[in-house]
Amino acid sequence: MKEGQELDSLVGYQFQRANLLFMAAAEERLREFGVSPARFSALLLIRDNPGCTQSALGNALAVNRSSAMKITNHLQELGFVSREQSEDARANALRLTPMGEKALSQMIAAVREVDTAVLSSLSADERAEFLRLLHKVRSA
Amino acid sequence: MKEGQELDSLVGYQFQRANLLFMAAAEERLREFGVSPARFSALLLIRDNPGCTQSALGNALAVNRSSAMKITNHLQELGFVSREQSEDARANALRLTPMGEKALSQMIAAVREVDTAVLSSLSADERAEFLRLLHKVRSA
DNA sequence: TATTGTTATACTCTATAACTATA
DNA sequence: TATAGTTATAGAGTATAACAATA
Repeated sequence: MKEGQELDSLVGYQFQRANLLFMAAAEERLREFGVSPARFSALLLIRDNPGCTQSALGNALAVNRSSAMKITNHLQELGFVSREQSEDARANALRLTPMGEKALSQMIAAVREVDTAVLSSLSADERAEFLRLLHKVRSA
Repeated sequence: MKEGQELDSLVGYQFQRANLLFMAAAEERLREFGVSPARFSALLLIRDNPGCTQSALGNALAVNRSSAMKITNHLQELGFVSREQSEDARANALRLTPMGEKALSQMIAAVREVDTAVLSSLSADERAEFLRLLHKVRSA
């Protein structure tokens, strides 16, 4: 399928299409761990924010509480995340289990290989610039 | 929620997070037209490939035939796409209707505004470089 | 009152499998 | 036999609304 000139200049469109490449490759590599790219992101956020609540996790993932609930259930069933007592008795404090820490390290290694593969056409400088621009867009 | 250092260097993760910004903004702007960002992409592909089959569309969108069917149904119900006779009697030839052409032009204008908003923190040079790198990644 | 977690329910998107008609 | 479209069905992922416990 052809893409006309106008399409070339639509950044969001090009972005979404490139995202498919990352997602498809990441999904394939993460499958053996039993998690999707989105749940991999959840594990990363929990690791960097030990003791966080489900609501906070949902906020960071741009999903609502009930969806955050399902994600947490799944990761707990896999033995990667534990629900612990919080100071606030209403809330759960989420943490990675030792098994979750170990599995996440392996997932990160796999995902780094995905990055390398998808960005194989970029030079080291281009890759660094690409990452810099991504951060700049996100921090706006 | 905090993001640790390691997360900063995961390109695919940063990419997916930035993609959320585009998607959320595009979804909001496209809602009035009755289409999602994915279906907007379908319209663009049909416009640039008049007479294409549903299977080819599905291929380009990375979904299978039955999903391409639903997308086509939806766009036809909106009056944006027509199924016409193909040389191959098994296949449909997809085309934008005049109404679809007109609506798509308006959608593109809306999506360009999304691009501008999401990339507001980048200079003109940075934006051009960003787009160049996206194309390079996609063409690999 | 407001918030956290929870549950039930529904909607969207997608995939699989089987069928039909053409090639 | 292979392919395009179609249909039915099932599985994720997500949203909404309501409820209980706690703040």
